[in-house]
Amino acid sequence: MTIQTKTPVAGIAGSDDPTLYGRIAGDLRQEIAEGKHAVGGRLPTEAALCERYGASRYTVREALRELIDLGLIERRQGAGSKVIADKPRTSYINSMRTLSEFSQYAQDTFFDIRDVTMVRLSEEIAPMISAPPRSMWLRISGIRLNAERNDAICHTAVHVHTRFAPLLEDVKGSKGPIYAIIEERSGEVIAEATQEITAKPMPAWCAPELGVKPGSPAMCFVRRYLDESGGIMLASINWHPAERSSYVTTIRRGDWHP
Amino acid sequence: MTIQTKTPVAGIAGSDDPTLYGRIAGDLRQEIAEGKHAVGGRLPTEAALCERYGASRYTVREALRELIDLGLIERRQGAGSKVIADKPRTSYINSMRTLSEFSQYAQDTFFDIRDVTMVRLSEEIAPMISAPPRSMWLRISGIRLNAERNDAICHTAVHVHTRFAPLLEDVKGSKGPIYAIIEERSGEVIAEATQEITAKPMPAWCAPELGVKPGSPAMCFVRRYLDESGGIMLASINWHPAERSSYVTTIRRGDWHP
DNA sequence: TTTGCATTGTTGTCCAGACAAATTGGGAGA
DNA sequence: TCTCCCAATTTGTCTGGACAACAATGCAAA
Repeated sequence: MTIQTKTPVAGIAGSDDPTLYGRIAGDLRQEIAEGKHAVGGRLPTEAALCERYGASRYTVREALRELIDLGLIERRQGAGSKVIADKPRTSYINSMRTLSEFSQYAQDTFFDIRDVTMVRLSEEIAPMISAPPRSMWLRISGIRLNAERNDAICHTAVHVHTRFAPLLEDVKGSKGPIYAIIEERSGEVIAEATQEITAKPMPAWCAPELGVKPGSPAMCFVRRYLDESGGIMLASINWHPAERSSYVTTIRRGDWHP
Repeated sequence: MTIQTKTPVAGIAGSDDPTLYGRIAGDLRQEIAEGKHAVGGRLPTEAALCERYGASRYTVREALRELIDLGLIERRQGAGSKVIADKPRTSYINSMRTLSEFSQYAQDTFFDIRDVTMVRLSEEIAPMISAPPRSMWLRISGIRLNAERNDAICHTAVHVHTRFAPLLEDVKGSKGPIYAIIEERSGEVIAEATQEITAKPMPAWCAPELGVKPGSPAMCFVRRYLDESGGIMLASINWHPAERSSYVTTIRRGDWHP
Protein backbone atom coordinates (compact mmCIF):
# COMPACT_ATOMS: atom_id res chain seq x y z
CA MET A 1 0.00 0.00 0.00
CA THR A 2 1.37 3.36 -0.99
CA ILE A 3 0.68 6.55 0.81
CA GLN A 4 -0.30 9.20 -1.64
CA THR A 5 1.39 12.43 -0.67
CA LYS A 6 -0.77 15.31 -1.71
CA THR A 7 1.47 18.03 -3.01
CA PRO A 8 -0.71 21.07 -3.18
CA VAL A 9 -0.14 23.26 -6.20
CA ALA A 10 1.50 26.53 -5.24
CA GLY A 11 -0.84 29.40 -4.76
CA ILE A 12 -3.96 27.34 -4.31
CA ALA A 13 -5.68 27.88 -1.02
CA GLY A 14 -6.25 24.38 0.24
CA SER A 15 -8.30 22.93 3.04
CA ASP A 16 -7.49 25.85 5.30
CA ASP A 17 -9.93 28.12 3.53
CA PRO A 18 -12.64 29.01 6.01
CA THR A 19 -15.36 29.05 3.38
CA LEU A 20 -16.83 25.95 1.83
CA TYR A 21 -16.92 27.38 -1.68
CA GLY A 22 -13.28 28.36 -1.28
CA ARG A 23 -12.36 24.78 -0.49
CA ILE A 24 -14.42 23.45 -3.36
CA ALA A 25 -12.77 25.91 -5.73
CA GLY A 26 -9.37 24.92 -4.36
CA ASP A 27 -10.08 21.25 -4.95
CA LEU A 28 -11.19 21.88 -8.50
CA ARG A 29 -8.18 24.07 -9.23
CA GLN A 30 -5.95 21.31 -7.94
CA GLU A 31 -7.70 18.73 -10.08
CA ILE A 32 -7.43 20.91 -13.15
CA ALA A 33 -3.73 21.58 -12.47
CA GLU A 34 -3.13 17.85 -12.10
CA GLY A 35 -4.83 17.17 -15.40
CA LYS A 36 -7.69 15.24 -13.86
CA HIS A 37 -9.98 17.50 -15.85
CA ALA A 38 -8.22 18.04 -19.15
CA VAL A 39 -8.25 21.32 -21.00
CA GLY A 40 -11.09 21.14 -23.49
CA GLY A 41 -12.95 18.67 -21.30
CA ARG A 42 -15.89 19.11 -18.99
CA LEU A 43 -16.09 19.73 -15.29
CA PRO A 44 -18.69 17.77 -13.28
CA THR A 45 -22.12 19.35 -13.37
CA GLU A 46 -23.39 21.53 -10.56
CA ALA A 47 -25.66 18.74 -9.40
CA ALA A 48 -22.78 16.28 -9.23
CA LEU A 49 -20.66 18.71 -7.23
CA CYS A 50 -23.56 19.43 -4.90
CA GLU A 51 -23.81 15.75 -4.12
CA ARG A 52 -20.05 15.26 -3.81
CA TYR A 53 -19.70 18.01 -1.23
CA GLY A 54 -23.16 17.87 0.28
CA ALA A 55 -23.42 21.53 -0.54
CA SER A 56 -26.18 23.64 -1.97
CA ARG A 57 -26.19 24.90 -5.50
CA TYR A 58 -25.40 28.41 -4.35
CA THR A 59 -22.18 27.26 -2.76
CA VAL A 60 -21.10 25.22 -5.75
CA ARG A 61 -21.89 28.05 -8.14
CA GLU A 62 -19.85 30.41 -6.00
CA ALA A 63 -16.88 28.06 -6.35
CA LEU A 64 -17.33 27.82 -10.10
CA ARG A 65 -17.54 31.59 -10.34
CA GLU A 66 -14.09 31.73 -8.81
CA LEU A 67 -12.76 29.44 -11.54
CA ILE A 68 -14.34 31.67 -14.17
CA ASP A 69 -12.64 34.71 -12.71
CA LEU A 70 -9.34 32.86 -12.81
CA GLY A 71 -9.90 32.10 -16.48
CA LEU A 72 -9.86 28.35 -15.90
CA ILE A 73 -13.35 27.47 -17.11
CA GLU A 74 -16.09 28.76 -19.34
CA ARG A 75 -19.77 28.09 -18.73
CA ARG A 76 -22.72 28.20 -21.07
CA GLN A 77 -26.32 27.80 -20.15
CA GLY A 78 -27.46 24.33 -21.08
CA ALA A 79 -23.99 23.15 -21.98
CA GLY A 80 -21.86 22.83 -18.87
CA SER A 81 -18.45 23.93 -17.63
CA LYS A 82 -15.63 23.63 -20.13
CA VAL A 83 -12.04 23.67 -18.93
CA ILE A 84 -10.18 26.25 -21.00
CA ALA A 85 -6.84 26.50 -19.17
CA ASP A 86 -4.87 24.51 -16.64
CA LYS A 87 -3.32 27.46 -14.89
CA PRO A 88 -4.75 30.80 -13.91
CA ARG A 89 -3.98 33.61 -16.27
CA THR A 90 -1.52 36.02 -14.83
CA SER A 91 -1.95 38.89 -17.10
CA TYR A 92 0.00 42.07 -17.02
CA ILE A 93 -2.20 44.89 -17.99
CA ASN A 94 -1.85 48.45 -18.95
CA SER A 95 -5.30 49.82 -18.67
CA MET A 96 -6.45 53.26 -19.50
CA ARG A 97 -9.71 54.89 -18.89
CA THR A 98 -9.77 56.93 -22.03
CA LEU A 99 -8.17 56.92 -25.43
CA SER A 100 -6.41 60.17 -24.64
CA GLU A 101 -4.20 58.42 -22.11
CA PHE A 102 -2.84 56.42 -25.04
CA SER A 103 -1.43 59.48 -26.69
CA GLN A 104 0.08 61.04 -23.65
CA TYR A 105 0.00 64.56 -24.94
CA ALA A 106 -3.71 65.01 -25.51
CA GLN A 107 -4.36 66.55 -22.12
CA ASP A 108 -3.46 70.12 -21.43
CA THR A 109 -2.10 70.80 -24.84
CA PHE A 110 -3.28 72.94 -27.70
CA PHE A 111 -3.41 71.92 -31.32
CA ASP A 112 -2.58 74.91 -33.51
CA ILE A 113 -4.06 73.86 -36.86
CA ARG A 114 -2.24 75.51 -39.75
CA ASP A 115 -3.58 73.62 -42.73
CA VAL A 116 -6.66 71.60 -43.69
CA THR A 117 -6.70 70.07 -47.17
CA MET A 118 -7.71 67.03 -49.14
CA VAL A 119 -4.57 65.24 -50.19
CA ARG A 120 -3.59 62.27 -52.29
CA LEU A 121 -1.24 60.05 -50.30
CA SER A 122 2.33 59.88 -51.51
CA GLU A 123 4.17 56.58 -51.88
CA GLU A 124 6.12 57.56 -48.82
CA ILE A 125 3.43 58.15 -46.24
CA ALA A 126 0.76 55.74 -47.51
CA PRO A 127 2.53 52.75 -45.92
CA MET A 128 3.01 54.66 -42.70
CA ILE A 129 -0.72 54.77 -42.15
CA SER A 130 -1.44 51.48 -43.91
CA ALA A 131 -3.55 53.08 -46.61
CA PRO A 132 -3.44 52.56 -50.39
CA PRO A 133 -1.08 54.94 -52.21
CA ARG A 134 -2.79 57.73 -54.12
CA SER A 135 -5.96 57.39 -52.04
CA MET A 136 -7.63 60.59 -50.92
CA TRP A 137 -7.64 61.68 -47.28
CA LEU A 138 -8.42 64.85 -45.39
CA ARG A 139 -5.19 66.10 -43.87
CA ILE A 140 -5.23 68.35 -40.83
CA SER A 141 -1.77 69.48 -39.91
CA GLY A 142 -0.23 71.84 -37.43
CA ILE A 143 1.77 72.19 -34.26
CA ARG A 144 0.86 70.91 -30.82
CA LEU A 145 1.74 73.43 -28.14
CA ASN A 146 1.91 73.19 -24.38
CA ALA A 147 -0.89 74.63 -22.27
CA GLU A 148 0.78 78.07 -22.08
CA ARG A 149 1.14 78.02 -25.86
CA ASN A 150 4.72 79.18 -25.73
CA ASP A 151 6.50 75.94 -26.52
CA ALA A 152 6.08 73.52 -29.41
CA ILE A 153 5.70 69.87 -28.48
CA CYS A 154 5.41 68.23 -31.85
CA HIS A 155 4.33 68.53 -35.44
CA THR A 156 1.12 66.63 -36.14
CA ALA A 157 -0.52 65.58 -39.39
CA VAL A 158 -3.89 63.89 -38.95
CA HIS A 159 -5.24 61.96 -41.93
CA VAL A 160 -8.99 61.42 -41.75
CA HIS A 161 -11.05 59.10 -43.93
CA THR A 162 -13.00 61.14 -46.47
CA ARG A 163 -16.36 59.94 -45.16
CA PHE A 164 -15.80 62.05 -42.06
CA ALA A 165 -14.70 65.17 -43.95
CA PRO A 166 -18.15 66.85 -43.84
CA LEU A 167 -18.13 66.55 -40.06
CA LEU A 168 -14.91 68.51 -39.77
CA GLU A 169 -15.73 71.72 -41.62
CA ASP A 170 -15.21 73.75 -38.45
CA VAL A 171 -12.34 71.72 -37.07
CA LYS A 172 -10.07 74.72 -36.84
CA GLY A 173 -12.11 76.30 -34.10
CA SER A 174 -12.98 73.15 -32.21
CA LYS A 175 -11.57 71.82 -28.99
CA GLY A 176 -10.34 68.39 -28.03
CA PRO A 177 -8.81 65.55 -29.97
CA ILE A 178 -10.06 64.97 -33.48
CA TYR A 179 -10.97 61.34 -32.93
CA ALA A 180 -13.33 62.46 -30.18
CA ILE A 181 -15.07 64.85 -32.52
CA ILE A 182 -15.49 62.09 -35.08
CA GLU A 183 -16.77 59.61 -32.51
CA GLU A 184 -19.28 62.11 -31.24
CA ARG A 185 -20.57 63.42 -34.54
CA SER A 186 -20.57 60.23 -36.58
CA GLY A 187 -21.68 57.84 -33.86
CA GLU A 188 -19.00 55.42 -35.02
CA VAL A 189 -16.80 54.06 -32.29
CA ILE A 190 -13.07 53.46 -32.30
CA ALA A 191 -12.63 49.77 -31.57
CA GLU A 192 -8.87 49.56 -31.70
CA ALA A 193 -5.88 51.85 -31.84
CA THR A 194 -2.25 51.13 -32.59
CA GLN A 195 0.80 53.21 -32.04
CA GLU A 196 4.15 52.81 -33.68
CA ILE A 197 7.21 54.60 -32.42
CA THR A 198 10.37 54.99 -34.47
CA ALA A 199 13.45 57.10 -34.11
CA LYS A 200 14.44 59.08 -37.19
CA PRO A 201 16.26 62.28 -37.98
CA MET A 202 13.95 65.29 -37.92
CA PRO A 203 12.76 66.01 -41.47
CA ALA A 204 13.68 69.37 -42.91
CA TRP A 205 10.10 70.34 -43.68
CA CYS A 206 9.01 70.47 -40.06
CA ALA A 207 12.24 71.22 -38.24
CA PRO A 208 11.92 75.01 -38.45
CA GLU A 209 8.45 75.02 -36.98
CA LEU A 210 9.73 73.14 -33.96
CA GLY A 211 12.83 75.26 -33.60
CA VAL A 212 15.30 72.42 -34.08
CA LYS A 213 17.91 71.59 -36.66
CA PRO A 214 17.00 69.29 -39.56
CA GLY A 215 18.54 65.89 -38.96
CA SER A 216 18.55 66.19 -35.19
CA PRO A 217 17.29 63.16 -33.24
CA ALA A 218 13.54 62.83 -33.31
CA MET A 219 10.78 60.36 -32.54
CA CYS A 220 7.98 59.68 -34.95
CA PHE A 221 4.70 58.47 -33.44
CA VAL A 222 2.18 57.03 -35.85
CA ARG A 223 -1.23 56.36 -34.34
CA ARG A 224 -3.95 54.53 -36.25
CA TYR A 225 -7.56 54.43 -35.10
CA LEU A 226 -9.60 51.53 -36.43
CA ASP A 227 -13.30 50.75 -36.54
CA GLU A 228 -14.98 47.48 -35.67
CA SER A 229 -14.10 45.88 -38.99
CA GLY A 230 -10.48 46.94 -38.92
CA GLY A 231 -10.83 49.83 -41.34
CA ILE A 232 -8.80 52.96 -40.68
CA MET A 233 -10.91 55.85 -39.48
CA LEU A 234 -8.03 58.21 -38.99
CA ALA A 235 -4.29 58.16 -38.49
CA SER A 236 -1.91 60.73 -37.15
CA ILE A 237 1.80 61.22 -37.73
CA ASN A 238 3.59 63.09 -34.98
CA TRP A 239 7.18 64.32 -35.01
CA HIS A 240 8.74 65.03 -31.62
CA PRO A 241 12.16 66.53 -31.03
CA ALA A 242 13.96 63.85 -29.05
CA GLU A 243 15.31 66.03 -26.30
CA ARG A 244 11.83 67.14 -25.35
CA SER A 245 10.08 63.83 -25.22
CA SER A 246 10.14 60.34 -23.95
CA TYR A 247 7.40 57.76 -23.94
CA VAL A 248 6.54 55.89 -20.78
CA THR A 249 4.28 52.91 -20.27
CA THR A 250 3.52 51.03 -17.09
CA ILE A 251 2.04 47.62 -16.66
CA ARG A 252 0.87 45.97 -13.47
CA ARG A 253 0.45 42.40 -12.49
CA GLY A 254 -3.26 41.70 -12.45
CA ASP A 255 -4.50 38.89 -10.27
CA TRP A 256 -7.82 40.56 -10.26
CA HIS A 257 -10.89 40.29 -12.28
CA PRO A 258 -11.38 42.37 -15.41
CA MET B 1 -44.25 71.77 -15.90
CA THR B 2 -41.09 70.50 -17.41
CA ILE B 3 -40.68 67.09 -18.88
CA GLN B 4 -37.56 65.47 -17.58
CA THR B 5 -35.85 63.73 -20.45
CA LYS B 6 -33.89 60.82 -19.14
CA THR B 7 -30.65 60.71 -21.03
CA PRO B 8 -29.18 57.31 -20.35
CA VAL B 9 -25.44 57.28 -19.90
CA ALA B 10 -23.75 55.69 -22.88
CA GLY B 11 -22.87 52.06 -22.48
CA ILE B 12 -25.25 51.36 -19.63
CA ALA B 13 -27.80 48.71 -20.38
CA GLY B 14 -31.03 50.31 -19.33
CA SER B 15 -34.51 49.01 -18.79
CA ASP B 16 -34.17 46.66 -21.74
CA ASP B 17 -32.08 44.22 -19.75
CA PRO B 18 -34.05 41.00 -19.44
CA THR B 19 -32.74 40.28 -15.97
CA LEU B 20 -33.83 42.08 -12.86
CA TYR B 21 -30.36 42.33 -11.38
CA GLY B 22 -29.15 43.76 -14.68
CA ARG B 23 -31.73 46.53 -14.50
CA ILE B 24 -30.91 47.25 -10.86
CA ALA B 25 -27.21 47.44 -11.71
CA GLY B 26 -28.01 49.71 -14.64
CA ASP B 27 -30.02 52.03 -12.42
CA LEU B 28 -27.26 52.22 -9.86
CA ARG B 29 -24.61 52.85 -12.52
CA GLN B 30 -26.74 55.65 -13.87
CA GLU B 31 -27.16 57.16 -10.43
CA ILE B 32 -23.45 56.97 -9.75
CA ALA B 33 -22.65 58.52 -13.12
CA GLU B 34 -25.09 61.33 -12.41
CA GLY B 35 -23.47 62.00 -9.06
CA LYS B 36 -26.51 60.99 -7.06
CA HIS B 37 -24.17 58.75 -5.08
CA ALA B 38 -20.94 60.70 -4.80
CA VAL B 39 -17.54 59.09 -4.96
CA GLY B 40 -16.49 58.39 -1.39
CA GLY B 41 -20.11 58.15 -0.29
CA ARG B 42 -22.28 55.17 0.47
CA LEU B 43 -24.72 53.23 -1.64
CA PRO B 44 -28.05 52.24 -0.08
CA THR B 45 -27.86 49.05 1.96
CA GLU B 46 -28.89 45.71 0.53
CA ALA B 47 -32.05 45.79 2.63
CA ALA B 48 -33.00 49.21 1.28
CA LEU B 49 -32.47 48.09 -2.31
CA CYS B 50 -34.48 44.93 -1.70
CA GLU B 51 -37.39 47.03 -0.57
CA ARG B 52 -37.01 49.60 -3.34
CA TYR B 53 -37.16 46.94 -6.05
CA GLY B 54 -39.24 44.34 -4.27
CA ALA B 55 -36.39 41.95 -4.98
CA SER B 56 -34.69 39.31 -2.91
CA ARG B 57 -31.28 39.75 -1.40
CA TYR B 58 -29.79 37.37 -3.96
CA THR B 59 -30.89 39.59 -6.82
CA VAL B 60 -29.66 42.78 -5.22
CA ARG B 61 -26.32 41.21 -4.36
CA GLU B 62 -25.95 40.05 -7.95
CA ALA B 63 -26.43 43.63 -9.10
CA LEU B 64 -23.90 44.91 -6.60
CA ARG B 65 -21.44 42.28 -7.72
CA GLU B 66 -21.63 43.76 -11.19
CA LEU B 67 -20.69 47.17 -9.83
CA ILE B 68 -17.75 45.62 -8.01
CA ASP B 69 -16.56 44.01 -11.23
CA LEU B 70 -16.80 47.38 -12.94
CA GLY B 71 -14.67 48.92 -10.21
CA LEU B 72 -17.40 51.33 -9.16
CA ILE B 73 -17.90 50.24 -5.57
CA GLU B 74 -16.11 48.48 -2.75
CA ARG B 75 -17.88 46.44 -0.09
CA ARG B 76 -16.82 45.45 3.38
CA GLN B 77 -18.63 43.17 5.73
CA GLY B 78 -20.37 45.19 8.38
CA ALA B 79 -19.58 48.48 6.71
CA GLY B 80 -21.51 48.88 3.49
CA SER B 81 -20.94 49.75 -0.14
CA LYS B 82 -18.59 52.64 -0.75
CA VAL B 83 -18.57 54.35 -4.13
CA ILE B 84 -14.98 54.49 -5.33
CA ALA B 85 -15.36 55.68 -8.93
CA ASP B 86 -17.98 57.31 -11.08
CA LYS B 87 -17.05 55.57 -14.30
CA PRO B 88 -16.15 51.98 -15.02
CA ARG B 89 -12.53 51.18 -14.53
CA THR B 90 -11.28 50.62 -18.03
CA SER B 91 -12.52 51.43 -21.42
CA TYR B 92 -9.35 50.68 -23.28
CA ILE B 93 -6.90 48.03 -22.32
CA ASN B 94 -3.61 46.76 -23.55
CA SER B 95 -3.25 43.44 -21.86
CA MET B 96 -0.49 40.95 -22.11
CA ARG B 97 -0.41 37.49 -20.80
CA THR B 98 3.27 37.48 -20.03
CA LEU B 99 5.91 40.00 -19.17
CA SER B 100 7.90 39.05 -22.22
CA GLU B 101 5.28 40.57 -24.47
CA PHE B 102 6.16 43.87 -22.84
CA SER B 103 9.67 43.82 -24.16
CA GLN B 104 8.91 42.72 -27.64
CA TYR B 105 12.28 41.19 -28.30
CA ALA B 106 12.41 38.56 -25.60
CA GLN B 107 11.09 35.79 -27.81
CA ASP B 108 13.29 34.11 -30.35
CA THR B 109 16.34 36.14 -29.54
CA PHE B 110 19.62 35.30 -27.92
CA PHE B 111 21.36 37.33 -25.27
CA ASP B 112 25.10 37.16 -25.80
CA ILE B 113 26.43 38.12 -22.36
CA ARG B 114 29.87 39.71 -22.62
CA ASP B 115 30.36 41.10 -19.15
CA VAL B 116 29.11 40.47 -15.61
CA THR B 117 30.44 42.77 -12.88
CA MET B 118 29.48 44.61 -9.75
CA VAL B 119 29.43 48.30 -10.56
CA ARG B 120 28.92 51.56 -8.74
CA LEU B 121 26.33 53.64 -10.61
CA SER B 122 27.60 56.77 -12.28
CA GLU B 123 25.82 60.10 -11.96
CA GLU B 124 24.71 59.60 -15.52
CA ILE B 125 22.92 56.29 -15.44
CA ALA B 126 21.66 56.32 -11.84
CA PRO B 127 18.72 58.58 -12.73
CA MET B 128 17.96 56.48 -15.77
CA ILE B 129 17.07 53.54 -13.56
CA SER B 130 15.82 55.66 -10.63
CA ALA B 131 18.47 54.41 -8.27
CA PRO B 132 20.74 56.37 -5.92
CA PRO B 133 24.05 57.46 -7.48
CA ARG B 134 27.07 55.48 -6.35
CA SER B 135 24.90 52.55 -5.22
CA MET B 136 26.15 49.07 -6.08
CA TRP B 137 24.41 46.92 -8.66
CA LEU B 138 25.22 43.78 -10.57
CA ARG B 139 25.57 44.72 -14.21
CA ILE B 140 25.07 42.11 -16.91
CA SER B 141 25.79 43.53 -20.32
CA GLY B 142 25.99 42.20 -23.83
CA ILE B 143 24.36 42.09 -27.22
CA ARG B 144 20.96 40.72 -28.10
CA LEU B 145 21.08 38.75 -31.35
CA ASN B 146 18.33 37.41 -33.57
CA ALA B 147 17.50 33.72 -33.49
CA GLU B 148 20.05 32.89 -36.21
CA ARG B 149 22.67 34.77 -34.20
CA ASN B 150 23.96 36.61 -37.22
CA ASP B 151 22.49 40.02 -36.62
CA ALA B 152 22.66 42.34 -33.62
CA ILE B 153 19.37 43.75 -32.38
CA CYS B 154 20.47 45.90 -29.52
CA HIS B 155 22.97 46.48 -26.76
CA THR B 156 21.62 45.57 -23.34
CA ALA B 157 22.85 46.40 -19.86
CA VAL B 158 20.83 44.80 -17.08
CA HIS B 159 21.29 46.20 -13.59
CA VAL B 160 20.21 43.78 -10.89
CA HIS B 161 19.75 44.57 -7.21
CA THR B 162 22.63 43.10 -5.23
CA ARG B 163 20.39 40.86 -3.13
CA PHE B 164 19.84 38.75 -6.26
CA ALA B 165 23.49 38.55 -7.21
CA PRO B 166 24.08 35.14 -5.60
CA LEU B 167 21.27 33.70 -7.71
CA LEU B 168 22.95 34.75 -10.93
CA GLU B 169 26.38 33.14 -10.62
CA ASP B 170 25.71 31.00 -13.69
CA VAL B 171 23.76 33.60 -15.64
CA LYS B 172 26.10 33.40 -18.59
CA GLY B 173 25.02 29.90 -19.46
CA SER B 174 21.36 30.26 -18.65
CA LYS B 175 18.40 30.66 -20.95
CA GLY B 176 15.51 33.05 -20.94
CA PRO B 177 15.07 36.57 -19.66
CA ILE B 178 16.88 37.51 -16.48
CA TYR B 179 13.77 38.70 -14.66
CA ALA B 180 12.30 35.21 -15.13
CA ILE B 181 15.35 33.63 -13.53
CA ILE B 182 15.09 35.99 -10.60
CA GLU B 183 11.36 35.40 -10.17
CA GLU B 184 11.89 31.66 -10.22
CA ARG B 185 14.90 31.43 -7.95
CA SER B 186 14.02 34.10 -5.40
CA GLY B 187 10.30 33.52 -5.22
CA GLU B 188 9.79 37.26 -5.39
CA VAL B 189 7.31 38.43 -7.96
CA ILE B 190 7.43 41.39 -10.28
CA ALA B 191 4.40 43.49 -9.48
CA GLU B 192 4.94 46.32 -11.89
CA ALA B 193 7.09 47.20 -14.83
CA THR B 194 7.67 50.48 -16.59
CA GLN B 195 9.23 51.24 -19.90
CA GLU B 196 10.62 54.54 -21.08
CA ILE B 197 11.49 55.15 -24.68
CA THR B 198 13.66 58.02 -25.81
CA ALA B 199 15.41 58.86 -29.06
CA LYS B 200 19.07 59.72 -28.75
CA PRO B 201 22.17 59.52 -30.86
CA MET B 202 23.90 56.16 -30.58
CA PRO B 203 26.68 56.40 -27.95
CA ALA B 204 30.18 55.76 -29.17
CA TRP B 205 30.83 52.99 -26.65
CA CYS B 206 28.28 50.62 -28.07
CA ALA B 207 28.06 51.71 -31.70
CA PRO B 208 30.84 49.43 -32.95
CA GLU B 209 29.30 46.33 -31.41
CA LEU B 210 26.07 47.04 -33.30
CA GLY B 211 27.81 47.88 -36.55
CA VAL B 212 26.52 51.42 -36.77
CA LYS B 213 28.13 54.82 -36.68
CA PRO B 214 28.34 56.72 -33.40
CA GLY B 215 25.76 59.48 -33.38
CA SER B 216 23.38 57.73 -35.75
CA PRO B 217 19.69 57.74 -34.76
CA ALA B 218 18.91 55.31 -31.99
CA MET B 219 16.22 54.45 -29.51
CA CYS B 220 16.96 53.88 -25.86
CA PHE B 221 14.54 51.61 -23.98
CA VAL B 222 14.78 51.64 -20.22
CA ARG B 223 12.73 48.98 -18.47
CA ARG B 224 12.32 48.90 -14.70
CA TYR B 225 10.91 45.93 -12.85
CA LEU B 226 9.45 46.68 -9.43
CA ASP B 227 8.39 44.57 -6.48
CA GLU B 228 5.21 44.91 -4.47
CA SER B 229 6.51 47.82 -2.43
CA GLY B 230 7.79 49.74 -5.43
CA GLY B 231 11.46 48.86 -4.99
CA ILE B 232 13.52 48.26 -8.10
CA MET B 233 14.41 44.62 -8.55
CA LEU B 234 16.20 45.11 -11.83
CA ALA B 235 16.39 47.57 -14.67
CA SER B 236 17.66 47.23 -18.19
CA ILE B 237 18.99 49.82 -20.59
CA ASN B 238 18.70 48.85 -24.25
CA TRP B 239 20.16 50.70 -27.22
CA HIS B 240 18.56 49.96 -30.59
CA PRO B 241 19.76 51.28 -33.93
CA ALA B 242 16.77 53.22 -35.22
CA GLU B 243 16.66 51.77 -38.69
CA ARG B 244 16.20 48.27 -37.32
CA SER B 245 13.51 48.88 -34.79
CA SER B 246 10.16 50.37 -34.12
CA TYR B 247 7.93 49.90 -31.13
CA VAL B 248 4.28 49.02 -31.61
CA THR B 249 1.49 48.92 -29.07
CA THR B 250 -2.15 48.12 -29.62
CA ILE B 251 -5.10 48.84 -27.41
CA ARG B 252 -8.61 47.54 -27.81
CA ARG B 253 -11.86 48.82 -26.58
CA GLY B 254 -12.21 46.48 -23.67
CA ASP B 255 -15.65 45.91 -22.33
CA TRP B 256 -14.44 42.59 -21.10
CA HIS B 257 -11.87 39.87 -20.84
CA PRO B 258 -8.44 40.18 -22.45
C1' DT C 1 -30.13 10.60 -45.70
C1' DT C 2 -31.66 14.67 -43.91
C1' DT C 3 -34.78 17.65 -41.49
C1' DG C 4 -37.58 18.77 -37.70
C1' DC C 5 -39.31 17.93 -33.10
C1' DA C 6 -39.68 16.48 -28.54
C1' DT C 7 -37.24 15.01 -24.53
C1' DT C 8 -33.83 15.40 -21.19
C1' DG C 9 -30.02 17.42 -19.02
C1' DT C 10 -27.69 21.65 -17.57
C1' DT C 11 -27.05 26.33 -16.30
C1' DG C 12 -29.39 31.02 -15.46
C1' DT C 13 -32.50 33.66 -12.67
C1' DC C 14 -35.08 34.44 -8.58
C1' DC C 15 -37.24 33.82 -4.00
C1' DA C 16 -37.42 33.24 1.34
C1' DG C 17 -35.01 32.36 5.28
C1' DA C 18 -31.15 31.47 8.68
C1' DC C 19 -26.92 32.18 11.05
C1' DA C 20 -22.01 34.08 11.14
C1' DA C 21 -18.73 37.75 11.12
C1' DA C 22 -17.28 42.41 10.79
C1' DT C 23 -18.18 47.31 11.67
C1' DT C 24 -20.07 51.11 13.97
C1' DG C 25 -21.83 53.92 17.49
C1' DG C 26 -23.38 54.84 21.89
C1' DG C 27 -23.66 54.06 26.77
C1' DA C 28 -21.70 52.45 31.15
C1' DG C 29 -17.92 52.42 34.04
C1' DA C 30 -13.25 53.85 35.51
C1' DT D 1 -12.59 62.59 29.83
C1' DC D 2 -11.37 58.35 28.25
C1' DT D 3 -11.83 53.42 27.64
C1' DC D 4 -14.20 49.30 27.14
C1' DC D 5 -17.99 46.62 25.96
C1' DC D 6 -22.46 45.66 24.19
C1' DA D 7 -25.99 46.02 20.80
C1' DA D 8 -27.59 47.31 16.34
C1' DT D 9 -26.47 47.41 11.62
C1' DT D 10 -24.66 45.47 7.56
C1' DT D 11 -22.50 42.25 4.59
C1' DG D 12 -20.77 37.25 4.11
C1' DT D 13 -21.93 32.42 3.87
C1' DC D 14 -25.17 28.82 3.13
C1' DT D 15 -29.59 26.06 2.59
C1' DG D 16 -33.66 24.54 -0.15
C1' DG D 17 -36.70 25.18 -3.65
C1' DA D 18 -38.88 26.76 -8.12
C1' DC D 19 -39.18 27.92 -12.86
C1' DA D 20 -36.99 29.63 -17.24
C1' DA D 21 -33.74 29.39 -20.99
C1' DC D 22 -30.60 27.08 -23.56
C1' DA D 23 -28.03 22.89 -25.46
C1' DA D 24 -27.50 18.28 -26.81
C1' DT D 25 -29.39 14.04 -28.12
C1' DG D 26 -32.06 10.73 -30.21
C1' DC D 27 -36.22 9.59 -32.67
C1' DA D 28 -39.65 10.11 -36.11
C1' DA D 29 -41.06 11.83 -40.41
C1' DA D 30 -40.11 13.59 -45.05
